[in-house]
Amino acid sequence: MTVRTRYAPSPTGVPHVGNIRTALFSYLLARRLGGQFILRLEDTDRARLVPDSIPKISESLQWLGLDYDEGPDIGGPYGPYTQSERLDQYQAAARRLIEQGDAYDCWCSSERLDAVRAEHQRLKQPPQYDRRCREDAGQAQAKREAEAEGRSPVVRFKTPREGTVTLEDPIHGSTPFDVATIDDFVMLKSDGFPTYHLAYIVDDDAMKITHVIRGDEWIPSAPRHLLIYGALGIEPPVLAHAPRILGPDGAKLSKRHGATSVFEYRDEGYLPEALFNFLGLIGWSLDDKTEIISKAEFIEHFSLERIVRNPAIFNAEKLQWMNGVYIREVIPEPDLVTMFVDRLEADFPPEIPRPIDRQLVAHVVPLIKERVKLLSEVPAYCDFFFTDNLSWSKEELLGKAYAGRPADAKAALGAVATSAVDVTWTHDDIEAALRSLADKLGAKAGDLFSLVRVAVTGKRVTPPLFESMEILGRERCLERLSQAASLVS
RNA sequence: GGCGCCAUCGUCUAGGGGCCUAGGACGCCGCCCUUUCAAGGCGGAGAUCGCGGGUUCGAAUCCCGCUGGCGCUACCA
Repeated sequence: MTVRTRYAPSPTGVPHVGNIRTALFSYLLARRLGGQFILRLEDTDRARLVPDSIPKISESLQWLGLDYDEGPDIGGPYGPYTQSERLDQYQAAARRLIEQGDAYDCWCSSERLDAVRAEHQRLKQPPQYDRRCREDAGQAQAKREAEAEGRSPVVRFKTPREGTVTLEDPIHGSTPFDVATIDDFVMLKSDGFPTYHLAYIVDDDAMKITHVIRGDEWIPSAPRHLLIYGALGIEPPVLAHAPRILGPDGAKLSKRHGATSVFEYRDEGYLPEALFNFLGLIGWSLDDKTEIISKAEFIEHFSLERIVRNPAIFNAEKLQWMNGVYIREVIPEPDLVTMFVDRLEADFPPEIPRPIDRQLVAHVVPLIKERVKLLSEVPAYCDFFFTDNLSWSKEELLGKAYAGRPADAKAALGAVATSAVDVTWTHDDIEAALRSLADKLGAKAGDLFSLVRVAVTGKRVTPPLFESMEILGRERCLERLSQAASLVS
């Protein structure tokens, strides 16, 4: 039997990093075992539906590199892959369960349900449905009331009053549950839509899903699911409950903790490869030391059994470090050039002419790749290559070394320009020339370099000076030197 | 209230009875390198393995209890 896993989010927004990690695990498992990974939309809650989140979900998956084999947008042999288009199947399953005596119509109003729940709570009893409609008499009465008010029924599962069901989970082992603590939960809502419990089971069965990986908040619901599988005569898939990802304060990861959606990470300049690596190592590890691991290696080694049980706090600093590793060590330079070009095109102010010179970027990449951790830092690091419109201030130019000595600074700048005229324009020769010039001027090399750095780049923090000057070219450097000189006087 | 899950450095984790005076990584601190910023190299601090009982010659590892954190207890997923 071929392994099939799925990611089945409800379209309520852009996927969350915490949530999408279960997709990543599902993807890895499918690829590891040579099966299929599919996307399905669980849009059965019309109240929470956010329509434009649907393309965002597929875009998030694609961006992260979680390519799926079947899905709402690409189809597949078991479609449709959107639950709102499969209503007849859930209704048929519910009908069948009613006919079998495993479910029943419940006509109770939500007002009554609330009252029952409140009463149970007041008496410190478990807040369960009181099963009024489970009995013919109660049901008949409730039905009369409901019809008078024009209400439709829900379908509830007729949970056995006693017994045990046992969840066998590859991550958690086996957990027995006493069925008596489970109430008669709703499977089909009065609007004809199923609840999660019914819908996912019917779909997974129809779509031949073999392994379900979901958050461990589902463990308490698992016995209900086991009961439905049993009543429907379905062999349950492997149910694996992965720990969740928490914010720094131990609370569920949310907006308060900073970036949470996949798009936010993309926009801040994280690389999908790095985020993939990072997420894959939360709750799963290869061994005691592997930190940088490719998708191919993940696929080669992934297993459910090595997923840990405890929840993890999202360590944003480590992700940033890892992103830096990808930029400076993992991504091949030509690919990096493309990423930088795209970033610059998008982020540079409109004054800087487009298109961005790819050749120039290719020269710049080696200089800055080891000093940026995020793509978003790239423009500020190299804008002076792409515009001659520098905006230094006199104070910045003089810096600490030349503060109060503008005349000396001007003289130094002039001398640099003079010696630059006939030096061979390579970074080594430029450096040699400036060092001996510093000597001649009786200045500390570092002080002179700083002055030149600001004059040529407009900033105090830059890529290596001489390499930058080489790339900039003699003419542009001379021009900037003279502009700077006239500014300090 | 009921039911359940979880528990190793601040964080992510390795570990599955002796290899553990607990290893790696991020972060932090110091030194080195150095034209700024990074990167890199070296070193350091940091966990009585939540607590208490067992079992065992021996426990971070197995068992029980407790505590703590979290989750579920919806016509949400």
